Amino acid sequence: MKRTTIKDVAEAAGVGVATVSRVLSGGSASAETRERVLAVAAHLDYRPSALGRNLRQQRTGGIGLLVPDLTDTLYGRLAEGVLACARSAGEPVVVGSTGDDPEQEAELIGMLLEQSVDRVIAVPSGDAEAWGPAIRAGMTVVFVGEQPEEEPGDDDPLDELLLLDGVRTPPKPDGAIPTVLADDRSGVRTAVQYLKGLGHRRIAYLGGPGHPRRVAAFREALGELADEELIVFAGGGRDSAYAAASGLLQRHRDVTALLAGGNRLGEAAVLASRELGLRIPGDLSLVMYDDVPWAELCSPPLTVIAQPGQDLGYRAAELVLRAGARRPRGVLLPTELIVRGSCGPRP
Amino acid sequence: MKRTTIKDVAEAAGVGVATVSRVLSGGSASAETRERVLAVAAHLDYRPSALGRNLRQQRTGGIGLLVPDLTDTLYGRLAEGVLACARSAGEPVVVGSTGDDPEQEAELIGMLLEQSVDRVIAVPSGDAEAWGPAIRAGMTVVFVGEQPEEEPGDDDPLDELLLLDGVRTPPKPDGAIPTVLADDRSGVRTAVQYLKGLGHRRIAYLGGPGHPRRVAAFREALGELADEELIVFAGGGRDSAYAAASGLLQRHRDVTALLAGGNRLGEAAVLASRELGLRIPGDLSLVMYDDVPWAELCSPPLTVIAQPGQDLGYRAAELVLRAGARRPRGVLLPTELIVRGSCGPRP
DNA sequence: ACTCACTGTGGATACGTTTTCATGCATCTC
DNA sequence: GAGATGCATGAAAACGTATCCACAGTGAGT
Repeated sequence: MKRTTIKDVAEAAGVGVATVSRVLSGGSASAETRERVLAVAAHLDYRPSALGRNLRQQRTGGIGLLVPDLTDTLYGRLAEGVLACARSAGEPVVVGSTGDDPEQEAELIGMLLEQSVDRVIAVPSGDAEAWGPAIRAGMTVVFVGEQPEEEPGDDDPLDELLLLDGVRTPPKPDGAIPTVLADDRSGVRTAVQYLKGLGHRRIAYLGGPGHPRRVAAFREALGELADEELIVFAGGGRDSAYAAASGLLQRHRDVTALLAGGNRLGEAAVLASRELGLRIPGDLSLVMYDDVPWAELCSPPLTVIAQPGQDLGYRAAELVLRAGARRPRGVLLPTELIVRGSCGPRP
Repeated sequence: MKRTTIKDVAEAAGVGVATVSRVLSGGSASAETRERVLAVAAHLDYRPSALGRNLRQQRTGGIGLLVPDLTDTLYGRLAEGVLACARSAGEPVVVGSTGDDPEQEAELIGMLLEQSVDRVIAVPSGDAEAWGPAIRAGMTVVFVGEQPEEEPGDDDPLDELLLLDGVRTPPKPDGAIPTVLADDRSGVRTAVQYLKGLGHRRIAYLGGPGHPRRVAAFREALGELADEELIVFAGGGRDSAYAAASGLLQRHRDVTALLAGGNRLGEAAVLASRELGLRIPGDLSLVMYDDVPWAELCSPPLTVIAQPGQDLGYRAAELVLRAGARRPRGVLLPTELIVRGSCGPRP
């Protein structure tokens, strides 16, 4: 089963291969030749081999996508966004799931490198160092939803981001990787203020791996009400999340409101509070990060901080596809507090 | 930024390129040469270019994955399964989202063809005909979770599937495409019998696009209780599902039990019944296809038919990677009825 | 000692494409 | 009419790899 090559088309059309290539790539050719070549190509059902082309032009053209876990609705949405943009550009997308494990992430980066995939969108799991090989190899990298940990001492890079209204920051310094983020700071602040307004004073934060910006925003928004004891972190797994939630609620019975920094954490919080006999929102007010479909089905329906998952992916894809051009250092997308029924006044 | 090629390694090691290729591909070479070549390769941080290799061997090696929608938890799990298996085989995975649209599916198939991706796992959306070009081009295709519609008159292909216990079916006829399925028939039958046992007589089915086997099983399991009026279908969208659910429940107030053939449909059913003031399970018993995380968080927790999403993907990947070998015509994975709180006795 | 088999090795080739370069032909300009 | 200009075209090179084939060297068997 030999595939039809450009040579076959050239032969059948009685022209040289160069002409065929030109016709198909939109180069110049006489109307007559163009027509004949196209007809023959269609008749032979010819498809140019991406392999040959890529080898010739030294780039795969595809784009790589690395997310922690496709099972998570947020990353599913993000992936859909990337795929949508990639499809409109006709680019294939190679997807890898890192499981939030820096080691797997590094392995996948190596795989993409090997495939000569030169454009990558990633929700980074490891530290910035892991991406050294990638950028050194000339990859165009865009981070989304998360930033790799840097050495401390950096000022908050958020301040320099391109805001939605299109304000351009100064040309990005060498090595800075464009990042598409949801406006965590604003989201968390809004939620915390909402809870404060309901009279809550003992507000806890339940976080997972990553998302340092959410935690920072939480501390900041809480101000003097902040209590490090009420900020706990779980690992990546579902069990770990449940254990953390349950432990937190048992240790600190005076907690009247909880902000869950992810839908996995929110799920754990709901289960744990049920298990402990805490009524939502009677005994405990709950705000969850990520507006997942079940938030509305939950009982009571959950008040959430929604991030535009699909947009995050789409914008990241746009960014990574705008290869040579001067690209903004980042994009910040708005979050939204969607009030449902999981928060009430302080009991 | 030139990448280091096999030629560089050969030069630096003082050997021919052929030798380097052999060493790296596990061919024969003297211990001394092998060691030197490996050392040099490591020192130069050499990575063989997949482009060159693929072009040479006329295959990309990667595997393609086509699902209707990554946002759906089931397909997210399925994708994770595929990725897990692919990673252990060191194969990249190109993912496409068809949106349940045969046209997009065909387009994506074309893209994979162009990329010389010669192994594809797909949840088919269109009819079998759409896959003609793919198999004609020599692609190894495995379907998962769904079968493309065939001309009527075929007997149920399920009967010939390889069951979990390893019974091998007769060698597959030419053109038959291996398929990995969840045992819908058994799942639906169990659920229907469970509902019957609770006294329900007017049992409705709410389906989406595809999954004809579930519907058939539903009719079969219901026997003389079956009523075509109570079998309704929605389109792919969320709105369509809600409209179908709401319409069904309004038109037929005597329905006391509902089987939702997918988690999107289940979601719609919950919302619609709430809207109509129907209490679950007081007025309406609900069984939903797919055990999604929120099924347990719903109020009441939903009784579901669970399919092993991740396994489906993993098995499909195994199948598609076992290229040359004689492959079974299909794999059937068990489903499980998980009883929670959304079903009660007939009111 | 001669052949034979075998092993390690490197040169050359092919994979399918894009792109550069040179060639031929027609048209335009002075 | 001669030179210049432009355009369509095809031959050939290059991308990085795997593999075929030939060649040299070695050891064993006769």
